[in-house]
Amino acid sequence: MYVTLPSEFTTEPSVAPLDCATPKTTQTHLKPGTYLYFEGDEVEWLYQVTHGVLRLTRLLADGRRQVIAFGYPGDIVGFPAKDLHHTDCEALTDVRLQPFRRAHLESGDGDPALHCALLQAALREISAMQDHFMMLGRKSATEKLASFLCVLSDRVGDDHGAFRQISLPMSRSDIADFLGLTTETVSRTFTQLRKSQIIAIDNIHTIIIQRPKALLGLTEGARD
Amino acid sequence: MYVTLPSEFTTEPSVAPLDCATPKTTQTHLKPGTYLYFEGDEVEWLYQVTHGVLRLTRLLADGRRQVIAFGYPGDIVGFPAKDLHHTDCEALTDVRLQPFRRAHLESGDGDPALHCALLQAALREISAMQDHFMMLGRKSATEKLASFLCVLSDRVGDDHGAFRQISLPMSRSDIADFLGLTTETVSRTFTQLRKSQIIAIDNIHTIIIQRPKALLGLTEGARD
DNA sequence: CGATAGCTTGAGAGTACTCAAAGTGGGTGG
DNA sequence: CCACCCACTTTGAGTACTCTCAAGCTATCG
Repeated sequence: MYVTLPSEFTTEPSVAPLDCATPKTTQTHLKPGTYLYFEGDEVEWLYQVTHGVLRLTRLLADGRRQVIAFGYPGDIVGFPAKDLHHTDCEALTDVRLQPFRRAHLESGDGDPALHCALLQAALREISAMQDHFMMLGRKSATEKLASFLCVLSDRVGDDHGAFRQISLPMSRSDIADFLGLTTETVSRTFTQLRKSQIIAIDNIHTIIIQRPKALLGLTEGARD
Repeated sequence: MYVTLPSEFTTEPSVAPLDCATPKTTQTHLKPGTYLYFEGDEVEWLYQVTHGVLRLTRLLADGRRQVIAFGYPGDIVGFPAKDLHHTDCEALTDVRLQPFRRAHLESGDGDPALHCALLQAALREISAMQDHFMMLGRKSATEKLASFLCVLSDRVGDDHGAFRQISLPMSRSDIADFLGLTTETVSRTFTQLRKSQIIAIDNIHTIIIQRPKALLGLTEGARD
């Protein structure tokens, strides 16, 4: 998931489990902190997240890190390029996955519906990544964090009385590396949103959106 | 093309024309400044660039712009998401294109080889975009411009005596919007590279790489 | 040859970064 | 069960990089 867009996508089409005539492989379970694959591994399976959250990262030689995406239920992870994985993939929570043989992506012979669904997921991925470019290249720290929270709220937020509540299983530095910021800046920006009473921080991993409209306004530069 | 990587990709696999058993549609021509499609248009065709350079852009409500990619010979442009184009696409030079019906991407019924080639192109695209994330999120202005020039040199540079020469059909502000910088910063960074004798600026649209090693070093932070 | 769009350079400002220190919370072991 | 420890987060102060605004420069086109 490229947590980038404001709203419009309230009902994410990707959340539905993929149609699959193929005899089901059993679901895979992952404990927090375990890796599903590493950059450079050969791709044999793709996975649809059914429960929990994954983190996809890439590293630069000097240790700088970019979080490429978070994998939420409905997302497909593990698309190959030249047969290889191009990110590391770690579970942030307990995760359940539905594996699909890579062959189903690359040929429709066995299961045309599944082939098509995986292809569509890849195309959605491209489009979502394009949004994320805009975020990384052109948005301020406040706009980035507001966009991030808005998308999470739409996709995985829960109603909490009049407000909406989001669980953030990732660390501040994961968020920073996703948004192209430092942890300090992420932390300061959270504080600033809290002080403007746009959000409340229930605990480090749970935030409540008190003024969704204001938050949405901040995603594209309102000066609130 | 997501002009991001240092070297390693000297022989780009994507440059070859796609295999295609399908009766060839005639090539399309585009004059500089004309648009191939706009954001929101319905996708009917994909295109492989055979000559020239395209520019893919997205806009934010307030006018901020992100150049998503430049399309160089060998690149496939026009991947749909929800049936629609998600960027504007403009020709920067005279461009020749080989169109492919979108149906060939989404089903292998007519021409399995073409279907497969288009799919592989989409997967390459995902991987290339991931590199670009690293660039936008984690690199300095100098690193960004050095990376940009290195990839162009590898993919479309010409030998020019002992040096390598690159043609830059895009404007400084196109480069800025691609790298997440301002035109002024791009211009200053060019000047700085010129003053360190790493590049020479033959004319605004033609630069010569005098010290490729030094330039490559700058792509990941060498302090030259 | 003048107009204009694009590029470069300069000065100053602002945002996000770096380095540093204090605060918080969860987990482990005594 | 409590205390300590460690990792993570927050806050602070100062810096640096990139941006903004402005002016000059350069090429291209009519």
